[in-house]
Amino acid sequence: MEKIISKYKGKFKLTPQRIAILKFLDNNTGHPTAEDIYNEIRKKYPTVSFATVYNTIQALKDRGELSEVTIDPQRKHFDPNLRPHHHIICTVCNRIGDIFTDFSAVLHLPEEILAEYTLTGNHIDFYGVCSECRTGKESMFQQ
Amino acid sequence: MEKIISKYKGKFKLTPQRIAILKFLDNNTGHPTAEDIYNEIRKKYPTVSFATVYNTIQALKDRGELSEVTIDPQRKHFDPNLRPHHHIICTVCNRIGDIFTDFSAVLHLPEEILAEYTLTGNHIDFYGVCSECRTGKESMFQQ
DNA sequence: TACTATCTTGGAACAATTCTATTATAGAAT
DNA sequence: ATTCTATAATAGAATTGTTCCAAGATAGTA
Repeated sequence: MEKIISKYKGKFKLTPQRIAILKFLDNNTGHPTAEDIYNEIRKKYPTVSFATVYNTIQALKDRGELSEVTIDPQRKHFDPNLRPHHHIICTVCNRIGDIFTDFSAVLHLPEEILAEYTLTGNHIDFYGVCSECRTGKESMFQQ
Repeated sequence: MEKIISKYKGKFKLTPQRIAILKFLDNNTGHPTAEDIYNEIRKKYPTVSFATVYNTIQALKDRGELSEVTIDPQRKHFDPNLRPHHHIICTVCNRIGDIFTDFSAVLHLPEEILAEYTLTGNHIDFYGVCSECRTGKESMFQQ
């Protein structure tokens, strides 16, 4: 928490709302949506607006400290984990998990693609059914 | 074209609007959005509505003949290509290309992930810069 | 303690998509 | 060929997620 605050000192204004957002995002592996963030911050700051949530998200994206996860067709999810990684989506409960394996070395593309594109990156979405959903507890998590 | 029509005979009503959509989608590798489809069909049927476009998209998705591509954070793209494949996105012009290499055999996941999930599939997004965008003609394609 | 650039807020605006009620029509039945 | 009916097309309203805006508030500097 002190770490979070000192990290941003003198960079952008640390308002109470922003501190709450930063705390919520710190080590958050749940891939929250803007609404998830809003609902969390609202517990402590009931008058917080979506504008503040989106503004802060944008500020963090601009600083490269948050990335947008475009997996869910309905809404954007956000990910504060800066370590490059892939995702695994449970097709029953839709939760998004992280995969930290680097597959770059084995993703050999055909020559004609390499000639056509200068490659800069890759991202893999794995699909599966998580253990909770397999053991019949899925209703707890379905969205 | 005759092929398209015979394929759907007796399955769902082949209206002129739907036939135009099917023709536009047939062998279409451009990953069109609903608006792309709407604009195309409107050339021939100026009174076509978005509802018809979305209804037809839904009907095709229900029949497994069209998939949704969730890459663009702004809007959905659609892909009539049933052959399993991956995508490559030019980070300059945002065009989506197809990659038909099957990487399943080399995507070995850690044991703890395999224990947690029953895997059902994967999809890779490659990022790069296409040749047009490299040679300075990118403005033609930027969106 | 005062200052000011930046932030927060509520609500309006916007864009993509879905829904609804009405009218039209494809394809089956006659 | 004509009628019938289930399904489709349409215009526009509604909904959802996100962005914008103007006014008041405040963090951090001076």
